[in-house]
Amino acid sequence: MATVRTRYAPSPTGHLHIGGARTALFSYLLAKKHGGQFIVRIEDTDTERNIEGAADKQMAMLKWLGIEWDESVDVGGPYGPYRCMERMDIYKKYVDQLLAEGKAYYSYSTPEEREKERQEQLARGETPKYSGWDRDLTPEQRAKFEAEGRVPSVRFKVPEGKTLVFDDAIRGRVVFESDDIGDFVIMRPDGRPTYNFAVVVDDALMKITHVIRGEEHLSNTPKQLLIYEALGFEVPEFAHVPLILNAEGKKMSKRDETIIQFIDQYKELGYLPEAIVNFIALLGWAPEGEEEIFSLQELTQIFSLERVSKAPAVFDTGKLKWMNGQYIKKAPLERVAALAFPYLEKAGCIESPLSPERKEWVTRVVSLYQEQLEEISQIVELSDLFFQEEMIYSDEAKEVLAGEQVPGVLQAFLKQLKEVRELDADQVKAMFKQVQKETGCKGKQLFMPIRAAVTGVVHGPDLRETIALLGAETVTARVQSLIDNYEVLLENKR
RNA sequence: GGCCCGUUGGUGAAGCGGUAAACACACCAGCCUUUCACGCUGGCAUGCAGGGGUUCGAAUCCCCUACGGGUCACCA
Repeated sequence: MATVRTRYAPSPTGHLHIGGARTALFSYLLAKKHGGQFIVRIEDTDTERNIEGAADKQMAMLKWLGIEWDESVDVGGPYGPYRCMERMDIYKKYVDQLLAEGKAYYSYSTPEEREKERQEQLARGETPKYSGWDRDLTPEQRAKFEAEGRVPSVRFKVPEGKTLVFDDAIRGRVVFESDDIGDFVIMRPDGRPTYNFAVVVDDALMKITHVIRGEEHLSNTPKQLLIYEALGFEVPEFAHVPLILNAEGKKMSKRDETIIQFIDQYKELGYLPEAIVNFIALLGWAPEGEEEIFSLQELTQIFSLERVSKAPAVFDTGKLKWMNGQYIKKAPLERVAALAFPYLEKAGCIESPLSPERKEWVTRVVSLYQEQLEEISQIVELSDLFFQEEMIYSDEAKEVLAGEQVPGVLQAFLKQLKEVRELDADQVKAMFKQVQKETGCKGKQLFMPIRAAVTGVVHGPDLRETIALLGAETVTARVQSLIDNYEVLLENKR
């Protein structure tokens, strides 16, 4: 087989979408698996919808995910330019060729005329399809239209009675009839090509061997097949990947509010790129064994189109979260902490340039929660007992604090606190022992009141670590304050 | 509506003519733990959309029906 060359061809009309990212990933994986090249080409022919900077942002997100390209607008390559709007002369050349060969024609219909035709067909119960009434205009007729000021587009002459067949790498043999396809526009009046034309010319010229794209393009394929043939280009292999559905089983629409679907948003929530890559690889594709945690590197080894499903994939956010948690657990603490800082900062928990000591302290706080984080942003809520100024006691905590033995325990603990200056986990342990000895309380009777008094809640990470990190001053203040306000706080609990 | 595509437990998802129909998420229970979380162990569901075929044998092949989806643009 010739070198495998694949491409991802986004239009710069928005953010990088989950579906787009997956298509890009599959394309990347296939190319890399076979030692080939992955190309990113920008389909910017819809100039009305293009958004300034969107292409750059999408590419930045791809890079963030670890999907790197061999050829594109930024790094160049032997088959550039890689932005459609910079390839105008190329399209023109091929359109002219088709025109000269009688395989395409200037079409003078107006939008109003087309709409009227469409309505009439619909009224007759027919499938709307361009009639091709202006296929064979005489030079006089054309001159007349030109004189009226009509600027023609160029349409492709779809041959009659032709069966179009191709073997999709995922869906197998797919058959269409040319009679179901009307003459379609390949070049707009202003010279910009349409997608179905540009994509063929570009893929052929860029020597793309495998076209991987979403299933919504399946029915575009026969049109493209026609163009490949008319231009004498070699037809690449096609692979139409299944759609991605939301939890309701509907296609993810860009306006769908029920699901987060742009890569940027996941990045902002504190998802790790490895987790996203791993997860979207599993959208429509399944590995052979039972393992399902894979690095990008591993994926390039084991990915194959044969194992891509035909059925639509449902985007299961719960599983994504779980997977992200898996990666957070495995990540080095420093990395998790570095990712957590911005969230804590935004929440007002920490100041901006962190002093080295403070940074170390916050890192230790993060370490207490690393194993249970599924989204880095959760750190704010989880760790708030470390940053809270005023204590708020949960109902459960109040109940614990209402216990008979509590005042004694707290007094004993406070006494211990006054004797130390620096706290570490071992020391806290020793203090607990001492309190136990003095009060005779142990186990939950001992630990729960202290936890409740110090953190305000009855659940949380290791108590010794928590107290050590909180520091003697804060812990003392909290316990003292609780003792001072004990009756008020618990009046409705007794 | 025409043309295409799909349909496996609560969810995701293996399976490609002969399995007790994987596995994962979720959930439940036990263990671990001063609590929570993590982790481990076990359980769970009683699922191959329905109906016809083909076959000794069908989730796997064929047909029909139902349901879901995609597409029919001077958008990609």
